[in-house]
Amino acid sequence: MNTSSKQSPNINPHVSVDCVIFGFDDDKLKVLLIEQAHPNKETHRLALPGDLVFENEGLDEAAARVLNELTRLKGIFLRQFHAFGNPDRVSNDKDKEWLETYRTDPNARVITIAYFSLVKMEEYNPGTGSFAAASNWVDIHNVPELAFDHNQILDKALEALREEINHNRIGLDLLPKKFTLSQLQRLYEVILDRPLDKRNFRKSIKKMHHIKALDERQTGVNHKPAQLYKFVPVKKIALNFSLLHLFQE
Amino acid sequence: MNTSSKQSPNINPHVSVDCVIFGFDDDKLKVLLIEQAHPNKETHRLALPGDLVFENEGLDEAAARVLNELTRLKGIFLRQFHAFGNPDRVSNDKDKEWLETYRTDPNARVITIAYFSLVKMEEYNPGTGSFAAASNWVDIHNVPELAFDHNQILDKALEALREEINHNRIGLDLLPKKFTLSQLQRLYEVILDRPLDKRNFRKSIKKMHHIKALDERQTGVNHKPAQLYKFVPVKKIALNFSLLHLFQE
DNA sequence: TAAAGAAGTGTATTTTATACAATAACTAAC
DNA sequence: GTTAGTTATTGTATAAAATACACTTCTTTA
Repeated sequence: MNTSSKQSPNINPHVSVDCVIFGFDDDKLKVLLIEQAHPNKETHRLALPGDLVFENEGLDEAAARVLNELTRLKGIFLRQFHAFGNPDRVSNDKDKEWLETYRTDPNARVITIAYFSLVKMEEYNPGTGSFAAASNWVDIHNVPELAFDHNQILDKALEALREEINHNRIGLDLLPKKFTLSQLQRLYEVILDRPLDKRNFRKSIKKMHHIKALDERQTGVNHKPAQLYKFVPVKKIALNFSLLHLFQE
Repeated sequence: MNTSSKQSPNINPHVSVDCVIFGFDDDKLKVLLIEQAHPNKETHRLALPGDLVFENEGLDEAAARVLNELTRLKGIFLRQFHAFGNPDRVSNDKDKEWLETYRTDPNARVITIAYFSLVKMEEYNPGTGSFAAASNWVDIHNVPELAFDHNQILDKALEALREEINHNRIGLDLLPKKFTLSQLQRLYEVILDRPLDKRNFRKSIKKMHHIKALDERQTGVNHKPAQLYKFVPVKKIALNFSLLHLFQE
């Protein structure tokens, strides 16, 4: 195995990043998948956005760059959750075909560092932008067989996401700046994949210092307008470093 | 430690594993550090046991192998907790000197996958065995400046360890097969670094199905002999895969 | 047999989680 | 303008979990 054969010298052929971007659309939890460039139609599959890292960039940095290159998404806080390095994680025939077509060093053993995030779907609609790769939001309950070991990575990401929300380390950027408690509740329900009691939910929200009622109400709805709420940051933290933690206990 | 002096061709120069082995000795929480092979005395430092992975081995596998090679420790369940890939994680002058002396590819950018475990110190006393590298148990409160970014890795490992114990995913192999509740409590106190109430602790132990009282008591102590307890596995899980999970909820 | 030393035990209080249903406010249709 | 439809909003009772707290028991050794 000649390690770094032909690739442009600043790419590390052994380390990649993969991004599991969950999208919330008021109703469903989806995941952002890209269509693999395809040697031929039959082997064409969906995959998580991911790619090799550059030699001179950090992992977090690489994840942000790759995500942006593949989907044009920007400014998303990505959280590393696991490294996948099984030597045969890429040994499926279809995977090999793809590697031989698109990688200068198709036999390099690649380990991948996986990241996840949760974003508001409407704001990042892959259908509207000029995306580098065709990308789609796919319902979490309806994910097909993905390339490489990406199904496994997705499963682990879901676990990590639920752990996050159970620690109330989530909430930013997923709702409009002014949101109703029903919207917030739906967010929790969709992620946890189970119904929550409305009264109990509201009780626990009141304990969170970072969610405050505004003096405004909803408009334009054909029912009783709900009160609007907003998030208030509790600590000043470098925003580019840890957005999710902003609203931590 | 001249283990990694001249690299063999099947080594991946870009990916390493590091192991944070916590040791419990009934009284203190320590971490296992090895003495770096030293180009000269002055730059000699302590480091976590770690090394580059082979091309054909999995990450978990590599961690177990490297740990064994450096410390002769075997059969320890290692849990991956984070990947560290900052491009300058290895840019300190002393680190560079070491790399130039002991690595065939000293300028390779290396990312490391970090693992941790918690073991019973007496059983793994690095002073007694024929260890490949000089290794020492160092009190967690008294760790000096380590090589590379190992202090940072250690900090993160401690976080991960405490999270584990808060989920009761710990307990195996840290105490004698037959242990007293006081011993178990000390284990928790040492890890959490705070005192626990004896009665409340025992109450919560009684709720755990995997800890059972034996018909035996302590002998050879000059005070009231304590009742002995044992762990009972709740699920049958492949032992070599996930020991820590054996006693999970 | 007294002293030392750790083992062992229970209750009251607070906090947190859960279960559960009626009324209020608004719009649209008639 | 009355009614039907739709979602918002609110409290209480119960159960479960976490916390605070102090004395007695058993064994060894002097």
